[in-house]
Amino acid sequence: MSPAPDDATPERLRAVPSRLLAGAAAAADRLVNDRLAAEDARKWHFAVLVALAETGPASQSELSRRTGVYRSDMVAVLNELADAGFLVRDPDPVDRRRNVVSLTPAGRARLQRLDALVTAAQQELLDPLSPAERTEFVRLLALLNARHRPSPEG
Amino acid sequence: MSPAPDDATPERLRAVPSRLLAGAAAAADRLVNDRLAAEDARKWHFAVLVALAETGPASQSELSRRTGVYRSDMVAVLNELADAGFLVRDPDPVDRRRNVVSLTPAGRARLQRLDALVTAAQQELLDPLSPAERTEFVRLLALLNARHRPSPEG
DNA sequence: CCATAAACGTTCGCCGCACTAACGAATGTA
DNA sequence: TACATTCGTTAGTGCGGCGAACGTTTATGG
Repeated sequence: MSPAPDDATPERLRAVPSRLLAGAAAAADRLVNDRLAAEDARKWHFAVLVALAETGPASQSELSRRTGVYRSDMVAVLNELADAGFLVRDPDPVDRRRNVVSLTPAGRARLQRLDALVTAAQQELLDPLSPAERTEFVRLLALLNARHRPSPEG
Repeated sequence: MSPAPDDATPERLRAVPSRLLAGAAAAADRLVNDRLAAEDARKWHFAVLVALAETGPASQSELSRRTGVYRSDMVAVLNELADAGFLVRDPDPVDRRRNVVSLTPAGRARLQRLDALVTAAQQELLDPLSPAERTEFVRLLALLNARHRPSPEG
């Protein structure tokens, strides 16, 4: 719910938390995507690269769980990253249903670049807030996520 | 960036504000839409009804500005609301390019029902936060929106 | 007065994201 | 051996955000 909440927006709409949330999320997405577009990347690419760097080679479904990308959408993301030489898919010898996805050196380098872009976007996003406010804001967001996200146990 | 940030998600991803924002926004949207679905409504319907109730009859492009719905998408929303008898479109005699969109009594009644649903969804959304935290959270969100939304003057 | 620009409602279409369904291949379990 | 489950993959749905273009109507300005 997002495009143009300028001054014309009625109070009763402007005060709705879910609308504010949607607006802020849309703005954040824009900041991130615009920056990543300069490197022909999207946020999924970044998420996958981080997940691989953080926890080492993994199967596609594992990456799906770690990043939140649906496994059906993961295919295309991995195709793109593999085509660009940032990772490789090898059949898993111990379970031949699986692919083992591993970062290449080029992939690590790219992660560093994307990380800088994403970090910059976060800073721009939180720029209007004081350091204390940023911390608090992130804390509250984490609380909402913890409560409202579907988790293994519920 | 959202579906399944369970415990498997790497720290480096979980700490990214734009991701937390996207997750919270997705959850909020779900809460709102699920409730509205019980009345066969969607958030746009609610937004348009509020805008009409708040500022009186308006043209479609004005509604577009007030609610944030693109004018190309507004057409379908108004069709649905008009088909259900919640508003009427009349040609504007003073400017024959425009339609004057007005609430019907049924529209006002519907707004009241939807408003209750939306309000309940907001409460469920903010439930994990203390009253003080809710206020602060909304304040910070408003700050971000004010800064990062495209406005007439920029 | 006439040309040109702008706004309005509308249709069509693109893209990204969340999500479901199904299928063959491989694996685990009864 | 039969059955269910997992994995990678393809295809498709629905919604929201967004741009292009078109006919109609109104405003602008030589």
